[in-house]
Amino acid sequence: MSNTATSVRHGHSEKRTSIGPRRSPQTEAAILEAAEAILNESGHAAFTIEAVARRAGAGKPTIYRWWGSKTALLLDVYRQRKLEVPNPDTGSLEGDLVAIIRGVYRFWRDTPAGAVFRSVIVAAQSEPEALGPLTEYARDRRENITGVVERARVRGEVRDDADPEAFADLFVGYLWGRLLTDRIDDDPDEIARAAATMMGGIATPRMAEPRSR
Amino acid sequence: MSNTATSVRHGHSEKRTSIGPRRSPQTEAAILEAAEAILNESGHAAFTIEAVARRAGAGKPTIYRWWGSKTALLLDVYRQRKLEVPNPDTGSLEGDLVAIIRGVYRFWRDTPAGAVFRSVIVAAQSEPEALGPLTEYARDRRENITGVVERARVRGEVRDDADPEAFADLFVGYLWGRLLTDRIDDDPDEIARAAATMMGGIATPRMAEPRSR
DNA sequence: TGATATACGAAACGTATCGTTTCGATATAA
DNA sequence: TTATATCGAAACGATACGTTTCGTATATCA
Repeated sequence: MSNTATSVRHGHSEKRTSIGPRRSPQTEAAILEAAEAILNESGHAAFTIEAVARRAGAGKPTIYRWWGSKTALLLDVYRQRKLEVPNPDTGSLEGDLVAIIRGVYRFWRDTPAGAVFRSVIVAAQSEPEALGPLTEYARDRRENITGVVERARVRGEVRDDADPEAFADLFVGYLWGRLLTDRIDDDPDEIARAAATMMGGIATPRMAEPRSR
Repeated sequence: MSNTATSVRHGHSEKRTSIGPRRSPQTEAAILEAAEAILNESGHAAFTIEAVARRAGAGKPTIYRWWGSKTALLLDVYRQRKLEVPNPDTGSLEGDLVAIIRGVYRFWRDTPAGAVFRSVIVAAQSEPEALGPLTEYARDRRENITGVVERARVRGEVRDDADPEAFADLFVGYLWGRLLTDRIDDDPDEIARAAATMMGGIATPRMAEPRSR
């Protein structure tokens, strides 16, 4: 009734030790797993090297040997997660945007990715070492969005004078703001309104420049 | 040539002590000033109670007596700064947006406000105590923007089916993303493109619903 | 088979900050 | 004059930092 949680080590219960003069994949996996779990369950403030070592059943020197710093470990955890972003093709740009927003929210909610990413943003505000990877990731995300926009452009959905880069910057900033203020519920109505606003803006259409077609 | 910086206490050089059985305004000001200066000069990681006490020439118990926690002190510093946001009326909505963006960037760059606000965002990711004030502030900023939009609506600049709330959420998220990725230079061209994208979106205008007028 | 090299986890180190407590000095208010 | 509440200084135990030392384990190579 109360002896299970404390006696069983999280995840793996085998005691590890050296497997010879080379890096142990089990130890590496256990450390990454423990780091991610701590970030996910207890947040950035609880993410200490001591806590990771305790939970992983590892020694602190082992962590410092392979990662060098807490930020390096965080960034490594982050790299394992950041690729699983959705990129559907619904046939319409607005549909794609809605699907992306909902997919990202779900990804952030249902996996440790949200907690990990928030920690990376936090780290980047203090550690220059983390700002580079963060801006690099932001650029990747924007390029992903500009790709979706270009795909829609050939379908005639995008205005000729549209600026996909500015649009992508707007889009990604919006998602981050939602994450950082803890507003990533799946509210289809709100998401639809956000996507519609991104698509059409708010200005009264000017019937000026006539377009080809 | 090298004796000025170390001998003179930052800002005020008078030694303070008790002024009787009531709170000392000088001590309060010195602590707030020291906290803001540390955030501005050395960032969130260097913002420790010990460092603030040292720089302010104050005792740690004095800080804990009046603020209770590091987060409380941070939020108090933040409250002193957050009101100085610009809200111009340029006559056009797009002009207002450009002016607001440039004004906020300048405010974040040229005062400690940017560093302080980044710290609040960071704190909100760990301390539930800070998430409330942050979301409250975000709501205030959005209401400010919806006000600007409503002002433009009566001038006929805004579509009838526009969603000012969604627009404001988009706008504020964009600014935060720029701050957190350290991209708040005054680049008039980029800012103009961002504002134009917010105004008109990117979609090909649909000539559907005929509008009044 | 045996020596070498390297990884592993455990333990302890000195340093720094945490939040708290104790203390003597100060100055207003009763 | 006396009571009261503030002030800064100093020290406390606790925690995490990054590092070092140590004994154990196991491939690789002579």
